[in-house]
Amino acid sequence: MRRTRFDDWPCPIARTTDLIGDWWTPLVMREAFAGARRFEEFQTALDAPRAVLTARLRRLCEEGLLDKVEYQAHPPRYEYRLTDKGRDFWAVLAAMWRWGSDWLWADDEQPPVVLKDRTTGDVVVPSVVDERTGVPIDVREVRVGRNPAASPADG
Amino acid sequence: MRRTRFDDWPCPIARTTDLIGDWWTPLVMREAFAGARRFEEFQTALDAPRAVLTARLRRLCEEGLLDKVEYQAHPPRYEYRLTDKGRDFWAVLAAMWRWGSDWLWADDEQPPVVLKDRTTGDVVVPSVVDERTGVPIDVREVRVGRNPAASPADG
DNA sequence: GGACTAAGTTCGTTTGTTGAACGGACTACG
DNA sequence: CGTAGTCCGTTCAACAAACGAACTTAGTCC
Repeated sequence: MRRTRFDDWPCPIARTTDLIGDWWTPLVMREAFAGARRFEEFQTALDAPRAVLTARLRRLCEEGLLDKVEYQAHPPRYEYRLTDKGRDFWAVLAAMWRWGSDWLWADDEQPPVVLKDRTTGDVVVPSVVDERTGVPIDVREVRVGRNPAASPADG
Repeated sequence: MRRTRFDDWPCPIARTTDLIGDWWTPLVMREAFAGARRFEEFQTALDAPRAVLTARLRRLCEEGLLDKVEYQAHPPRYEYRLTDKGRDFWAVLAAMWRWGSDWLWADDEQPPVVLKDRTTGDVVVPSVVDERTGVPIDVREVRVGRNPAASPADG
């Protein structure tokens, strides 16, 4: 049986899940943000099976989050660079970072790592807010509604 | 071979990936936020294989994102309710919502759904910012650093 | 009694993941 | 020149997970 595909569902969460609801994929992106470019960098950092890593990198290229660029011709060698689409994906990882830091360590422990501003050194704490008001989003105050700008066929 | 576990890695993204880097799991949470409580509600909304849904709900209960509550005794029937931990997870889904809406539709299309404030009806657009400054986080201005508050064993 | 409901479990098949080994095309060293 | 090492994968067999469909259990309704 083939896995159910979500990439054509009319829901942004479903489509995103189709892409990253997968072992390794978010971690591959994490490494890309951490500066990884080459196959071996990803592989040694994650210790992921090479076949799986090959498949994940290919998928991320196909979807346009990474770009496979030849950096030498003989022998042909490629590196994987973040695209704008991939770079924007940082927001999702940052939200995961925040939630994981808040909830996935025991009460008497703390995550060994934090995010810091590269220049000032200040600790950065990701927070998900409403862009217009700047206020954190309360789930109970939000509902899913029709997008008036969408074409009728989609609704 | 068993799947690699990430739940003891010293990285918030890795641990979060272990939980939701999975088919169906983010969608189960989406349905929970949309108001689903009972097994059949999740099942008909998602059309997921029942055995898979059983496993996902059990995992989410074990991890403390959902709470399984008996709502009648004869016959025994249960419903799944969001915990505080689960409710807080909304931030991650909101970030996925935003990124998916921005990047996973063709140029000439738009997602059929948007988030709206339940009382005012205003469109809500999730954005990931630095909690302290309120400014969107620029990946290139951020690095991973040691958490000075963590116990030495973790670092 | 028979149909129906909710919440799963069981089943055989298909697909994906894993670690280890292998490959090809080059470079560096002695 | 021969050997070792690097980089980026592919191939393999074993195993785990996902799939849809059918079945189970414990009750209610007519």
